[in-house]
Amino acid sequence: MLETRDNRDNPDNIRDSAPMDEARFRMRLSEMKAALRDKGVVITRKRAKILEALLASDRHPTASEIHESVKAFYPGTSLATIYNTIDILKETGQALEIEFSASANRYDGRIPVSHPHLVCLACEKVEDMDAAAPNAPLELDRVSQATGYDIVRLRTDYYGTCPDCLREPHANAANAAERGFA
Amino acid sequence: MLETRDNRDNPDNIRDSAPMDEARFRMRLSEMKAALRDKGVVITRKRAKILEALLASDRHPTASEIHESVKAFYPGTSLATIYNTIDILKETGQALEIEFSASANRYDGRIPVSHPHLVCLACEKVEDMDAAAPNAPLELDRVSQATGYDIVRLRTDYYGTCPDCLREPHANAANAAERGFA
DNA sequence: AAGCGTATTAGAATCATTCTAATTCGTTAA
DNA sequence: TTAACGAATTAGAATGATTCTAATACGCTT
Repeated sequence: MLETRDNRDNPDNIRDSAPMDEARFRMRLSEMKAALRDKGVVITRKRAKILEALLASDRHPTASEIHESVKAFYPGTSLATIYNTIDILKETGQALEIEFSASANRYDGRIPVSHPHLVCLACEKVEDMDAAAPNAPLELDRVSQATGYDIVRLRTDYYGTCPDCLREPHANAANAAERGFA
Repeated sequence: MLETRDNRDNPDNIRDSAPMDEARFRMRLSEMKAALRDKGVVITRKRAKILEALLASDRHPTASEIHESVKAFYPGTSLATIYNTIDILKETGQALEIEFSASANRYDGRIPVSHPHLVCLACEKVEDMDAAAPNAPLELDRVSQATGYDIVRLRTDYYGTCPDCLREPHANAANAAERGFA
């Protein structure tokens, strides 16, 4: 719920893509650093720049984009350091990963239109949720109206642990982790 | 809305992971073949097996899993043929791709908890939708109750074309396509 | 200024996917 | 039946994101 110029001009707009203001930027930056220090993580100059690059961008930067930003200040920085720091941020709940590259794509020929899925983080199973779920085409229109986008598809995935894995916690977890899913 | 054994036993269950019955399998298979033929696509024996493998699995198979199934009948089959056929199925609306491997991951340090996103298929931009959107923690409980999963995260992404790209249709499209996003 | 644990590095490895260019298949028309 | 043409298929190379590895550098503490 950032206060942004876009939103001031158009209070009904539920889209939010404006830069953070300076005060909020600094507050959030200290928050992140504090959270890391609490976990015993050393805030090096490079790591600080990584946090700044992450906060400064309003485009949800990729690892490679963060890498470019940081290299402007520390030219010798390795991409491995970016991933390294991102991992710590994820572990400490200080960054959200928007996954577009988690594991292999899956295909559904039975119900070839968008519908909600249940994804088990332990065994990597993907199940359908049936049509009672809240994934109506109405939604597409509503969001198109509100955002100015031409929305054509809605993706809804619920991530968690399936009943089988809740019962047998160790069964498939290693296998899933191996594939980089969990 | 398949009638399944699971659902007969538990009518309140909104989870759906049971195999298709034989009649529905054959009906859906003809439907797919007809749709392909309508587009002038030749249904070769290998392609038919690919469709069958896709329909037979209740696990949303990966390209590699389909490849394994098909190789049991046609050992010399190349993975490229699987992707090839999947592409045609996507283009003709006969298969839904559940994307876990579309492009690079993105990161959000500003709002490090799950929230809905707007993804532009033309320029690959990812924007936040603000908190007014229907992505409440209540949802997690509701779905956990209904499915038996321990749901910890909800992903909601709206895919479409952003206002900028609607105005300038050609601007960034090539770039996004290049990166395999659109 | 020495020692120690962590951070950082370059480059190799991995994995899904796409591309390429050569070969083979299937269908149609003689 | 066969010739011929376009489409399908192939093996393997290329690409891109991510992870791994093992060596080096850094930054505290004493």
